[in-house]
Amino acid sequence: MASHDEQQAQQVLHALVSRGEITDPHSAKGKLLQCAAHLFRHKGYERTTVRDLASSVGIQSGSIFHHFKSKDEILKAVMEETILYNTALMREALSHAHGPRERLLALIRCELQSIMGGTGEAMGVLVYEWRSLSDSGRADILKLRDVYEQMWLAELQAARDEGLTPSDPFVQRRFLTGALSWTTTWFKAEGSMSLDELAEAALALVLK
Amino acid sequence: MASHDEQQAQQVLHALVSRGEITDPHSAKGKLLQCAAHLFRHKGYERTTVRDLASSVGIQSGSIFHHFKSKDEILKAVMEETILYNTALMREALSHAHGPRERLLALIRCELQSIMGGTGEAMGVLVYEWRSLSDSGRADILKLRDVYEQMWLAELQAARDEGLTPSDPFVQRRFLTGALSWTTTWFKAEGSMSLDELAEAALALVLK
DNA sequence: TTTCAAACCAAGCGCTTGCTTGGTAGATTG
DNA sequence: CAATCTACCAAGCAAGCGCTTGGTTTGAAA
Repeated sequence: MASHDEQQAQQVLHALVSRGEITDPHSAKGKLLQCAAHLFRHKGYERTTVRDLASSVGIQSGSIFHHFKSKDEILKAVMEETILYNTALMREALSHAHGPRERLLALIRCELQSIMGGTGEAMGVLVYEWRSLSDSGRADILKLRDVYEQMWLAELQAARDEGLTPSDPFVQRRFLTGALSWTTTWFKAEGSMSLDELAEAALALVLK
Repeated sequence: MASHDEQQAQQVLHALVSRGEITDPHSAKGKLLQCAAHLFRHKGYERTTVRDLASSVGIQSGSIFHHFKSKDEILKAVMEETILYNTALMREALSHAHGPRERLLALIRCELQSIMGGTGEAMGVLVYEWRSLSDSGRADILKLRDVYEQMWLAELQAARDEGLTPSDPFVQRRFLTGALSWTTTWFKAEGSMSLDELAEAALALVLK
């Protein structure tokens, strides 16, 4: 039943895990991170206690600190692994897309799938729990985000060079960031609109 | 130095205050609400303690509970007054705008001014602190939000009826909600782009 | 069979949290 | 001038918080 997209996502994930860049989601630590993403997204970082997190993975609250030094480190790990994973997914998607329109659409679909799919909760954490991250954590995540954003800007600039869009790529990207991340609050894949249709509608925002 | 927009905002504010619908910002309670909006926006509701709030208005922490029954009631009040104020501002703006394009632009400028201007912090609270509100509070605010959103949908539908935009008004509004609210994280009025230019760029997202 | 590290538990410490209490200074009113 | 009311203070309580500690289980390697 796995779609082509899901297969590639699995491959990208496996490659990152074996390279040691992100935690294996099947490990104890990996499950902890998944639960953390879920709780942080739905209750917020501050409202989620280490006791909540511990009981949702079925261990004692103190045992968490065998895997992480602090609660803040958990938040940082969720964000870091999410951005690394999604950057890799985008790179993979771009390698099969040609022409500015297709490449932009590929990025949009990629980001929407991240937001809506398996890592959607973690993506939400990345966007909405920014303030809760410590200063040092913020600096590290920012570097990773710059890489991610640069990929977007390059494609938007390419689209502009071909006259597909009139506006400033920076402004376009920022409008898109807001519009796409907000979809998590209202879009349901089971509804009348498919994710591909949503991606096309989003593409129409920036192309004339 | 007050612009025409600011004058009308003052008039709308005064009308609401004298009708008792929102708290006078010059009163002790009003200042408390303003400080709360500021702190909630920048530190988040959970991270803001009643002691933080009290010291930022120069009173003891316990004294807050003379004005509000609970911390949650403060959050609710910030949201309620903000949405009431901005609904009134939009109604006022629409009363001077004619034709679908101008009316849509008026709404966009209105929302951007709310986000960027004096009540910007409170608007941010309304968007990003939703989860922290109690269930009963959420239900009350939702009713007020429906009124606000209905105004948007009516104008987007009117634009569609005239063939100005191809897509579903619901989807358009949701894209706009995300794109506009996100501007608070990156747009600076002192930068190279004016707020009016930003509004035009946002309008271009939904009009073809 | 022994060794040893990783994973976890049970208990609780020190601190902060939202909120309560009982009381007071100062303006307003009959 | 007494009575009332609004706005506040000083002190602290009970609960919940992140995190620590010392010890136990477990499973694979030697």
